[in-house]
Amino acid sequence: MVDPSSFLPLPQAQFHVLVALTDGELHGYAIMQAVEESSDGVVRMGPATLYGTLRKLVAAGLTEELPHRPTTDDDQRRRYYRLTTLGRKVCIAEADRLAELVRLTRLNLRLG
Amino acid sequence: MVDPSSFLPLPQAQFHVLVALTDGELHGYAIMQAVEESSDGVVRMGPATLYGTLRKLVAAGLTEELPHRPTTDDDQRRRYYRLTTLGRKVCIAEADRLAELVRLTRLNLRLG
DNA sequence: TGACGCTATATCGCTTTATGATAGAGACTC
DNA sequence: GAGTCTCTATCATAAAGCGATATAGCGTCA
Repeated sequence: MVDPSSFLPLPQAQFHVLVALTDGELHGYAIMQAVEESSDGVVRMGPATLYGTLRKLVAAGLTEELPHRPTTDDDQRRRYYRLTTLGRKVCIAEADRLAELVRLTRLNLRLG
Repeated sequence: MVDPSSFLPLPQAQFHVLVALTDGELHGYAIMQAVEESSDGVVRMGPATLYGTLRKLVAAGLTEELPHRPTTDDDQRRRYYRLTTLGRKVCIAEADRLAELVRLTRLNLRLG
C-alpha cells in the first residue's frame, strides 16, 4: 500500500469526487450532481473536469469502477465507481489536513 | 463590498496565503515558511507559487501591501502584506466551506 | 576585505489542473 | 417521433501551480 499522505495536498476536484463517493457507489453523472448539491451550488463540476478527474483517480488507484451495475439499475449507459481502501485513506488524510487548516484559521481570527 | 462567496471555491495556494496572514502581517518569505511549517512540511510553496499568488490576491483586493515596514524591522528588502476586510471574509467563507466538506466526509465514513 | 550561506523578491518556462463548449447516443414523456 | 433530459466523453483553452534560475541584500567569521 502506497503511503496515503504522499497524495497530499490533493487537487480540489479529486477531493470533491472522493468525498462524493464516501456516500456510496455512484455513477459519473450522479457524482457531478452530488458535488453541486452538497456544496449548495458553490462547486459546479462540468463533465470535462469530472471525467478527467475520474480517469486520474482510477489510474492512481484511489477509485475503481464496479465490474457490474447494481441490479436495481437498468440504465445501460451508467458506469459506477467506488472508493478503494487507499482512496478512503487518502480522503480521510486530506480531510484531516483541511480540518487543521480550518482550526488554525478560526484560532487566529478568534472565531471560536 | 464584493460578495465574499463569489470568490469560492478559492484556489488552494490563495487560501494557504490568506490563512498564513490570519496570524498577522507577514512578508513574502515568511509566508512561505509559515505555510510549510504550519502544514508540517506537507504543503511546500516555492517562490513562483507564492509571488504569483500574492500578486493575484492583491489584484483581487483580498490582501494589501503595508505602506511602510514595521519599525522593528530594518531589512530593506522585505515587503509586508496583510488581509483586507474582504480578504478576511473570504478566508472565513472558504474555511466554512471546507469545514462542511470535512463534516460530510466524516459523517459518511462514520469517523465521529 | 571578501567569501560564504542564508534571506528575500522576482520571473521564465513548463506541467498539471480545471473548464466551457460541444458531440453523440440512450432514456423518458407526451 | 419530436423534444427534453440523462450520461459519457473529448477537444481546445485557460487557470493554477511549480522547479529552476536570477539578482541582490544581509550576517558572520576569518
